[in-house]
Amino acid sequence: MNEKFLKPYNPIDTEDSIYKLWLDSGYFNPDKLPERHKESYSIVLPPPNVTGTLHMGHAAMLAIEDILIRYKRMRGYKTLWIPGTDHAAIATQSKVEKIIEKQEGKKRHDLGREEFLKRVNIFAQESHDTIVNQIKKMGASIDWSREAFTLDEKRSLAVKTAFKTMYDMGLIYRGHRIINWDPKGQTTISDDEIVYEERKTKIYTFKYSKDFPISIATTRPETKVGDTAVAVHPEDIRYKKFIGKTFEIDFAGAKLSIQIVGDMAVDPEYGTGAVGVTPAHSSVDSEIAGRHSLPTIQVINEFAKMMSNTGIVEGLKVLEAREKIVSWLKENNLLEKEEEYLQNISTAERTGAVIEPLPKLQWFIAVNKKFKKNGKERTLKELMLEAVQSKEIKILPDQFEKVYFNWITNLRDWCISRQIWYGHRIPVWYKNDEIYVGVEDPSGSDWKQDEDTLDTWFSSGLWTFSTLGWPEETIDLATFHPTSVLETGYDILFFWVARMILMTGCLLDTIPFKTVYLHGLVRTAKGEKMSKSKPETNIDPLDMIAKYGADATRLSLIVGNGMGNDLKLSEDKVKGYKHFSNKLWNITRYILNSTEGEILDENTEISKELKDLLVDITSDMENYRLYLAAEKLYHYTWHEFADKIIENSKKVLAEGSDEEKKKQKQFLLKTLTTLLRALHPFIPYVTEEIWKDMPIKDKKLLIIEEWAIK
RNA sequence: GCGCCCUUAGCUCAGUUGGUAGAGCAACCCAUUUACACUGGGAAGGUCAGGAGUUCGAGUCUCUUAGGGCGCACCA
Repeated sequence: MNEKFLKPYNPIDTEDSIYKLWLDSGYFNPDKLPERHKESYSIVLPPPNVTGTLHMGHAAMLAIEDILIRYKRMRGYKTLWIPGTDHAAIATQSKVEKIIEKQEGKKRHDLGREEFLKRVNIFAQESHDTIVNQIKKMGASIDWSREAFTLDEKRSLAVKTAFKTMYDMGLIYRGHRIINWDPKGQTTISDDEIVYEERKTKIYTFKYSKDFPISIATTRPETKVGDTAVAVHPEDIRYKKFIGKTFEIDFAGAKLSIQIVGDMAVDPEYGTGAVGVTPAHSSVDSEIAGRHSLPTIQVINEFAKMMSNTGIVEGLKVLEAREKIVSWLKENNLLEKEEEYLQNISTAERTGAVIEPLPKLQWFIAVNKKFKKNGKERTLKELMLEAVQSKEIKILPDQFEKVYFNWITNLRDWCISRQIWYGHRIPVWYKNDEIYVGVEDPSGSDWKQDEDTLDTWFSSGLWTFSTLGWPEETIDLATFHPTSVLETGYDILFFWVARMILMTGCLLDTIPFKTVYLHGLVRTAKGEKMSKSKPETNIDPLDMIAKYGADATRLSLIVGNGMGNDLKLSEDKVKGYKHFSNKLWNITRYILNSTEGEILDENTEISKELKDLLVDITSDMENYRLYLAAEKLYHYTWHEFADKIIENSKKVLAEGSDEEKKKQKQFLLKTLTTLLRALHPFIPYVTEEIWKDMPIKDKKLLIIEEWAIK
């Protein structure tokens, strides 16, 4: 017996050398798998953001995907798992901005676009290297030869091609809209990048002037200097007589021309039954304005300050302006009521700034516009609905299908332009009144490229096929697309999963993946969100791997975690699963010690109980019940195989006839090797290490051996 | 406001098509120079949140009440 079994199992000594063994074998690459691997099975890794390091959530994702891939590889599939990273435009840029500001006291404009991007690229590269190392440490059997980055050359070509194609289809357009402006990040953001915070504010009921006939209410008095109408319900008997009239008003030094309009969007039961319409600073009001051809007057600028047309509040920040308008209303006896009000305020996910709705010229993807492809006419929204309704794409756990439909129904045009520097520059050039949209730069001089970059989710939306070589018609694309499974966190169902379905349907006329498997969040033992700002609650994957091994870390993230559920993780749980690796190690020590000289006869039968178990867990694997399969194998290995079968074997091996002894030895070897095959996807390192010493003829690496049953 | 999920042993959670409740951890008793103290054996622990219904039979299906979590929308 190999002397290594005399000591307890030490993952640190083992894992790096085993990973190297796998890398050298080439088996992570489907092209290098042996002949028997035919049918393709593919997963693209949700690319981690190059904003720093991986957390436990990433570790869970890697564990789940690696289990799926290893399982399918052993079952004879031609498995491809593609690694990559995401440039994460706003997230990365704001992170680097913070660092530069802290270290040098400079802003990005002090450095200039070129120099700033150089700095971001350096940061992104370092971050990338860290992430790649972490992915390897987890034991991920992922094909490094196909690694991709959302901002590399091939992906840039895909992005430009996608933009150009969708522009030509009429699905990408440039327009003036009320967008979500982040005054801190100095950029637009999409509806999904908003987080709502409940805050106590006040709601003020007032009249514009003494002569004005209708009272209105608002939580934002400062925007009222930009009002151009008051909307009432068309059938409201109180106000009906005023509809169509226009009032000229001096409001806090601003000259307002307020038209009374009748609009069905107004609820006569709510508040005063009348709405002051501010077309420039509210998307709802903008829609009302559109229906009545009302003028739009912008009164707040990109820095959340009042503009020059705002009378007494000119130049003030919005909150200061609010106070000043309120005192003006009081002084002029126009304020009728002031009440406490609980409101959901929109803030930017990345910077935390309060969103300022502003009218701006931006690029959008039209989700409600019909387009024709292959004789079918439909909208992108319909395309997204149909892909899931038709069961072409299955979302697991299935309650998320409802959540998905709910989101699609409320979907508005997607704003894809961002006023930041880090990302894919919009492939549009302007010259006088001419516009050029193209994959190649325009020829001729004086063309000026659009300053903006694309929303990071635009490039992520192409991920399943841009990683496979699109727009070129590659063999990979033909072989591995649509991908088999998309495994990701439920928190990015809308951001990413939905956008991939949109992009793939629109550009390739197919689906990006057949199954979506959504995992939950990894939380602290108390159920809080893990946060780097609270190191005492934050468990780091690399720490866990260093202390207990990657196998233990993987198991702790799988067992007890039902599909789509959040997982409460404590260090003790990881520690507990280290004991399991060691148990397996000791089982092996005992068996090798007592079967010295034997070579496994592959025809030896395993027990009926184990056969039944294997059938059962194979069904679990096929149905993504990894947590059950892992737990059942754990239980069988420890409490059946070790506690009962091995204990009982001791008597036979001591007192039985030669024939009984031989039979018992073969049985032990067969059971152990079978369990190693079944356990390998879950705990690849320790099983591969033990496999080296199994007395088997024509032995291959365990990673490409057959799964425990056929 | 609309929608989704959760409530099962002290704790964390399983329980796949309905067939009289399971695991891990903790606690308790016992054993042990044992392949393994990263051990083994044993015992204890639950009117499955409350109520009603469907059924021969409900943790599981339906309705309902309460508590908790989450998503989306509104936000005059």
